[in-house]
Amino acid sequence: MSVKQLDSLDKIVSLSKARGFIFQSSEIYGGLSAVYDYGPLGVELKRNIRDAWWKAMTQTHDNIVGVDAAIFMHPKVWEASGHVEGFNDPMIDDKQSKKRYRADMLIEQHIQKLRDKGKSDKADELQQKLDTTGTRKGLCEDLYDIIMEEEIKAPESGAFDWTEVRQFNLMFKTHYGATSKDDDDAIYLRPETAQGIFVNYKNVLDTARVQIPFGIAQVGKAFRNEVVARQFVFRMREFEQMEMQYFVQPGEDEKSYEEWLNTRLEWFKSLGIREENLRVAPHPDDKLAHYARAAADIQFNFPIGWQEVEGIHNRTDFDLSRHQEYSGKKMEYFDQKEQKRYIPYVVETSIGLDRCTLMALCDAYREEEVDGDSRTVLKLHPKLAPTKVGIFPLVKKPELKELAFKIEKNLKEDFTVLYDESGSIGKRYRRQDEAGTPFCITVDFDGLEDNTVTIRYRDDMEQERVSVDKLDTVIRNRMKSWKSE
RNA sequence: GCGGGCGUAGCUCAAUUGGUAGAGCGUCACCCUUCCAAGGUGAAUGUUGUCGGUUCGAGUCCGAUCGCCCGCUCCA
Repeated sequence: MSVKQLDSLDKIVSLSKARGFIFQSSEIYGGLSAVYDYGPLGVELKRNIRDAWWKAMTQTHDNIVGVDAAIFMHPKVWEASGHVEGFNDPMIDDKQSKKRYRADMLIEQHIQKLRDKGKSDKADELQQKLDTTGTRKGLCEDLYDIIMEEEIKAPESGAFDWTEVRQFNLMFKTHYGATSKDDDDAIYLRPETAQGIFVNYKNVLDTARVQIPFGIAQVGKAFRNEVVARQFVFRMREFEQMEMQYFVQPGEDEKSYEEWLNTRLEWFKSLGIREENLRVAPHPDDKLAHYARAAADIQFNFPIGWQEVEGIHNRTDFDLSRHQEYSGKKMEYFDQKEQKRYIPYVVETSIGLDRCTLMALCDAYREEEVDGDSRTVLKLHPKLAPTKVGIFPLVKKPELKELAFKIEKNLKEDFTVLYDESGSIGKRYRRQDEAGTPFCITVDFDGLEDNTVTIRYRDDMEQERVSVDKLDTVIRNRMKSWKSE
């Protein structure tokens, strides 16, 4: 049997639409860029992943609790977090090479060049100008003026043919209050869920009887006005994060960071993601986010290449210190054991739920040759499968239907099930293969005599004859012992 | 956002120099069918992405706009 591997996202996009996993948002109006909706199967798959994460983080750790913070937050939160500043890149395009640069970086490079040439007076003067951008006409205009005055050329093409400097604010802004019009009432849609945890850190500490080290977990939507949002649900403007912030004593952060990196990697394997498609990629120091001391990606081998699904960050005491500074509220923790007071360090695990869903689909997708026929199958971990059990009468005869209905009624208490009597039996199996349904039960005439049915397994298409009363046990055992291949 | 490519039924694609929009698959209904998609009959589905222009006549030519794909940048 030959198995074809996935070489582009197209097949996943097609399958997602055809089977009802994922649709483009507002499709009947021509679609909305980089926004997607989950259909009947997609919502189940996504929820199963979310539930697995929540269980792994909170239920199996007695020192991790959950919160569900609002998307709207006080605007000061984003000043404190550094997003107002750091998420605000002034960009300029070289019309010749079509390359885009950060305007302030261009000027800094130019200053460095001047220094290398020994023109430090000129360099200092420029640095002074760069430091005071925004005080003359405006941030973009001031940067543009410097580039024009100094005739800074594009690094790659050597051309001096720039567009204007434009600002790419990655945060969505909206107005708070029905009558508000001006920017005084501007409020942001959160660009990450983490801040909802930090601002509730004291509340949790005061109410949940937790002691350091402890964690706070949260699942929720975040919004980023990405310059380039593409590649299906991989990079969306509205997306869902599953984040956990782990608060530790300073000095314990590096050890905790290593532990969480490992714990999180194991979680992916527990979802049945094949090990060869997973890897850890540490961030080089010069590419760290403004809040991080150390960071690593857990990457998955997507058809579009190795890409980040989860980030583990050592955020130090950056966030809590900043919130202490901006809010004027003490963020210190009094450690009874150590008899000392400190602002905890934070290790963050941050995973994209939509990316994770896409990963599950990509990892599970197979096209197999079976006796000259092709079969498309999603070999999802049974616990992630949108439908667990398909139930069919072999043919549309009343006596077979009767037993099938009875089995459906019994199993639907514990599993998501689907009854189907249309088309040939083979066709019904294949339909469920595409949906990733791991088990199909078929009621035949033999079984009416001794109260047995056949159960057919998605992965190898093997069948077993099972007593009707043992069905739930068999399914449960199979789900537990399932391994990816 | 900028540059390039693309846009016809749910999907894959046809449609002669500009001259009546079609097929296969899928979906649905009925029939047939005792275990791996391709048996029979029938049905639904399109302002050819959208808007405008040229023309007697536009899926086809022109313009704008929207969306998708690839690259530049950033991240979950």
